[in-house]
Amino acid sequence: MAKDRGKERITSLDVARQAGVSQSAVSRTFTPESSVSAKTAEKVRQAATELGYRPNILARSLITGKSHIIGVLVSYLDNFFYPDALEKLSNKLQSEGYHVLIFMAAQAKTSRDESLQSDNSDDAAAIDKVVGEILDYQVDGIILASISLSSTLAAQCQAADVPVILFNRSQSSDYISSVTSDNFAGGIKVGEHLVRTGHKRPAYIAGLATASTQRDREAGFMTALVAAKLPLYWRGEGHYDYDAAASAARVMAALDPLPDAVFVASDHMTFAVMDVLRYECGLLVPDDISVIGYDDVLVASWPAYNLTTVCQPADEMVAETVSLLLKQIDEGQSGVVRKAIDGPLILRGSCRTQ
Amino acid sequence: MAKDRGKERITSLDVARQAGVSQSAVSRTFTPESSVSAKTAEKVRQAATELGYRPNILARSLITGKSHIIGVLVSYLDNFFYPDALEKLSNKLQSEGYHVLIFMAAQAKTSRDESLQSDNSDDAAAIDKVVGEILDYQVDGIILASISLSSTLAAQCQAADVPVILFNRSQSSDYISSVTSDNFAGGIKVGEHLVRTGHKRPAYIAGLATASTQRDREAGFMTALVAAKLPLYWRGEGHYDYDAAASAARVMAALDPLPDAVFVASDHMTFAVMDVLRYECGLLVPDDISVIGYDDVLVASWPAYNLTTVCQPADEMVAETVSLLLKQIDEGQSGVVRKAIDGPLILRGSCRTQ
DNA sequence: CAGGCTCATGAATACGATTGCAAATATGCA
DNA sequence: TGCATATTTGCAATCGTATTCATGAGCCTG
Repeated sequence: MAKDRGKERITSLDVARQAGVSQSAVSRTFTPESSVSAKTAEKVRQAATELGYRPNILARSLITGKSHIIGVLVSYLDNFFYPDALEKLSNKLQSEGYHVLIFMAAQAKTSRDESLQSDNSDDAAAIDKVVGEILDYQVDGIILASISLSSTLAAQCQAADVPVILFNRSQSSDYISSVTSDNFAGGIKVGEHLVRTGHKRPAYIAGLATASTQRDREAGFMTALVAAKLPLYWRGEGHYDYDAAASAARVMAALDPLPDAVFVASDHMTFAVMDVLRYECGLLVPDDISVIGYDDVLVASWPAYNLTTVCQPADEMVAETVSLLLKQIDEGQSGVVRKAIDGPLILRGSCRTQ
Repeated sequence: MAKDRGKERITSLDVARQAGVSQSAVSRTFTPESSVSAKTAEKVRQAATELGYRPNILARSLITGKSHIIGVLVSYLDNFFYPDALEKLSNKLQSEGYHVLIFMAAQAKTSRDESLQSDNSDDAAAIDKVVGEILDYQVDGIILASISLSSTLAAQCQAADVPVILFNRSQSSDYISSVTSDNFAGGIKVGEHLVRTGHKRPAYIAGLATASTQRDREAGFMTALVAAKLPLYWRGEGHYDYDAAASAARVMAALDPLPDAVFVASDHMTFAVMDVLRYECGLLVPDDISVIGYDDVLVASWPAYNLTTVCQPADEMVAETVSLLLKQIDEGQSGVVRKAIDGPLILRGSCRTQ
């Protein structure tokens, strides 16, 4: 009755003995599509619950070569888009029978702050190290959220035959599949909207220079402006960071004349920009200046910001990412796919409409 | 040269052959505190990098009985406290050589909405199911964030000899360790502050009724009010949900006279309350009504809300959780520990100070 | 009822590592 | 140099499960 030590693991062999069958029978009972008679399956199941037996997934993985684990590497979670995406990713994968082993790229906050301005070469080294750790766990696939991969690591994943998908970032240099929103198209939408609504002095606050999302959004935006022969009035950099964006906003607010509109490359930065404009400079949005963001995170819809922004359809992006990943897992690396999902411009109150 | 199929896994045996040593030598090279001569270790390491070998952690876990995986179960991530805590947890565990297998309790958003009002018995069943899945992965420990555990499952974890720690929730009925902020003390601080600053008609908007954090915060708050012989003017329920809190705020705003202060059981709900008060009712905070929240999430410090709130020290809570968990892993279940970490009341602009 | 067939069963092996044990080699000291 | 001791090294067993293979039982059909 007294359990001396909780050390006693219950194995399939224990269940087999209890049920009076072979260990194979136990295994088959817990393996779908295996041939077991209903009778023995019942005996086994009963013995299993009596003993509190649960199959050891690690041992199973060793044999089958499939761990049903997906490694997810995220650089940071303070941009609200990522917790949301992570939650959806996890749920989706969970419902497909996979599970998420999560890794953070930025070990310490400081390292990220430092890397804002740097060429993040040591950042890249850190990421390579972490991806190595992920591979050690024999994951069936890897999802990198807003992170790029060195060519050598990409090759290594290829060699290990584990598919990699970039989420919300793309990489043209190497042959890695990616799922993003259509950032170029989104940028165009913003530019065209500002033109259409008669803005004359558009400004832009950029995200992290190394990020494909930043480049594409800006490129789209500029394309629309150029098409309308409207010059960019001012450009600042916010590195996808709240504080950096606030600094940029302060510089911008000192301009005379003030820009009459600013497109900020992410909602998260946009909150900083609006906070500075309103509470430090006493400006009104959109009366004094129109503001448009990108992502459509939940907070953007809150009345405090009521932000006009481009929607990144997280649900579709996640669905696409998961289906693409599972396809590559099942059928092997089937060429690189770059999916860009279109999202609408959500009109709210932060941008005047005429 | 041409790799027919990427199927070829590289094992320690391959490395052994390449290096001209035994397979054991390879293993020892990658096992700290093993006795290998520097010379062979070097040969092995070289062969390993040549072949691109990485030890299979799953196989290792099978033998050692330690997976170095911690299962983390989170109910939802839309309250910003949790992404932050999760990031810190993951980083901390990563630095200790562990990794996080993440699980979501709420499969679909809808199920959560439904469960707001329900006795969440099917919610509990879902959680039990997920905890079962976690156990299947032979995790070394489990962290439950804002989730409670059925007694049967608690017993099952005990039996499986895997330590469980409740993060930001406690459970007196069963013998499970927990780490929370000192919610009772926090509630008292809020109550005393409102009394001290001369508020006369305090209101309270409660969180999820089943949550220990809700109960403790309210109990502390009421204790302070009772001590000052100040009756609670009004009480509403927000279930830790933005929309529900907004509804409660609408009811509250219709009161005549209006409460002169409201304590909201979480920052996340407080944002909803402030949005309703300001943008639907045209009220001023704190001129018309003081507002105090709980958690001190990042957004609370943004000028748009500038929220007076009780700080939940996430860093300390995480540090305590991890050290407690690792201790229980190393030394076996060493009795139940319930840690409540004190956090200060952060004075900002949402509550008048005289 | 015999023969052929399907289907369930158990024995044995494999997955990729760790580790106790014993043999082999290196080291220390007189 | 010789012997005792310390350190490496390889062999083999092991972790818990999946899976092949051969065998036996059961079923149907003519």
